[in-house]
Amino acid sequence: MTLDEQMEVFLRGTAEVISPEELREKLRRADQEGRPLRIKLGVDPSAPEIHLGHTVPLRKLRQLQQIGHQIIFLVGDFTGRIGDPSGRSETRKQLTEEQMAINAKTYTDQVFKILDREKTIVEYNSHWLGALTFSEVIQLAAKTTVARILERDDFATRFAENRPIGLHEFLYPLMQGYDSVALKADVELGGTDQKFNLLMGRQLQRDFGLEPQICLMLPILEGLDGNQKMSKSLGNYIGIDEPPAEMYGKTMAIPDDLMLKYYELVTDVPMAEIRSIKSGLEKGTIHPRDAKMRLAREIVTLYHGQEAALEAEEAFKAVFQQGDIPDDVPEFSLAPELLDENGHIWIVRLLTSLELCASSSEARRLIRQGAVSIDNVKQKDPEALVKPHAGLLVRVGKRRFARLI
RNA sequence: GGAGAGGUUCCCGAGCUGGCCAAAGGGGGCAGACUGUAAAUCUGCUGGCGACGCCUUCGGUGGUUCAAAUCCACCCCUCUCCA
Repeated sequence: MTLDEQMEVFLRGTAEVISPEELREKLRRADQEGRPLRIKLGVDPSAPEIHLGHTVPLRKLRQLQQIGHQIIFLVGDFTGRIGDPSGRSETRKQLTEEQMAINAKTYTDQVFKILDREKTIVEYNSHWLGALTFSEVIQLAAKTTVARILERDDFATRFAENRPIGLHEFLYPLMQGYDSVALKADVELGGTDQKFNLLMGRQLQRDFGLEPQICLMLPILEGLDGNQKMSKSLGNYIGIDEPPAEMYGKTMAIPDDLMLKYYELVTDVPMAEIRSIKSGLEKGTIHPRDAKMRLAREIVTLYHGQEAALEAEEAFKAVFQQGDIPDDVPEFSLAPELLDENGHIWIVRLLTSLELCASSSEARRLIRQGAVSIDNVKQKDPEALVKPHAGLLVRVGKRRFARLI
C-alpha cells in the first residue's frame, strides 16, 4: 500500500488531524523500519452498552487494523472512575471499582464485534495509573498549569459561571495524556470533544522524551434526538446489541438531517453512493423515507446480518405503515389474585401489571389521553373493568404492546 | 479562619411579608392530531395512591405554629470576596 493510500484511510471521515504532515512523516518512517504504528483509543466504560456513537472511532480502528497497524484498545478503568469531564457542564459521579470491572468486561466483549480480537492489544490504565505514587502524581501535575487546563472549554465555561470544578477533574487530562506516554502511542483517536486531552498526550510525551502522538479527531455522532451527542444517559442511543427490530425502528426515528452523517460514519456504504443519495434527496428523486429505510437496513445488517435486517424492515412496514401488530409482542400472564370475583381486572391494574405503565397515575393519564387500546378498541374510561382472555392485546401509544397468554 | 450569596419537583428556574403550593414559567419527556413512527406545527399531560379525597416532596436534623418550601437553631454542600 502506498503512502498516499494509507493517508487516505487515515484521513477519511476525520474532523481534524494534528497534524497530517507529521502523520505522513511517521508513516514514512514506520514503513522504512517495517513496523506498524501504535494506535490508541481510550474508552471510559462508564456505561456497559456500546452504541453507534462508540462505533465511529471503533470502525476507524478496524480500518487501520486492516491496513496493518497495531491497535491498542485502552480500557480506562482507572480514569473512568473519575469520569471524563469533556463536554460536561457538571461533575460526573464517580464509579466504584466493581462497577467499572463489570462494565469493562461487557464493553470489551462488544468491541470485538467490530475489531479483530487477534490483532488487538487490550490494556487497562489502572495498571500504570494505579501504581503511581503521590509524589509522581505531583510531578506529573507540575508539567502543566492551571491556566492551561482552564483553557479547556468546558472548564472555562464552568469557571466563568461560578460552577464547581473538582480538582480531580483537573487531573483527568493529565491521566489520559500519561496513558499515551505509558503506551508510547503514535496516534491517538478520539472525538472532537477529546481535543484537549489528546493534545495533553502530545505535550506529556514530549516532556517524557517521546515523540509526540498524532491526534486523530472524529466527528461526534448525534443521537436520536438529533441534537445531543449519542449517549446512554440521555437515552438517545442505538445499542449494537439491540434486537434488529429495535435497531431498525430507532434508526427510522432519527431526524432526516442526520441521515447522511449516519451513512458516512456508521455504515460501509461507499462514499460515491452516499453522494448520489445526497443529490437524490436534494433533487427530490429519492424519498427521504426510502433513504432512511436503506440506512436502517445497512445498520441492522452490520450487527445482525442481512436476513435479520430484511425481517426487521418487513415488520416495520407491517406495524407502522399498515398498522399491524408486531410479531414479537411481549407476552405476559396475569396473576389470578389481580382478578375480582367476576374474573375482571381493573384496566389501570392491567396496564401496570403488564409493565406498560410505570404507575397507576400514568396509566390513568394515558387512558384519558386516548393512548390505550385493548383488542384494538380504544379505552377512554380509567375505571373500566376488563375481562381478560388468552391473546388479549393491550396497546399503549404507538409502540408499547403486550399480549396475555 | 472572616464576610456575603445560594441549595426547590427529571433539568433550568420562580416562590421564601407563613395557609389559596404537589409548588409559576421554560426545557425535556410522554400522549393525541397531522405525517413518512421523521422534522415543523397545534393540543393535552407530566410525584404517588382503587383517587373530586389521602400520602410523601422544596439540602439534613430539630424547633416555633392550628398550619412551614416559606420563620428560628444547628449541621452538610456549592459559589464569591477577604485572609
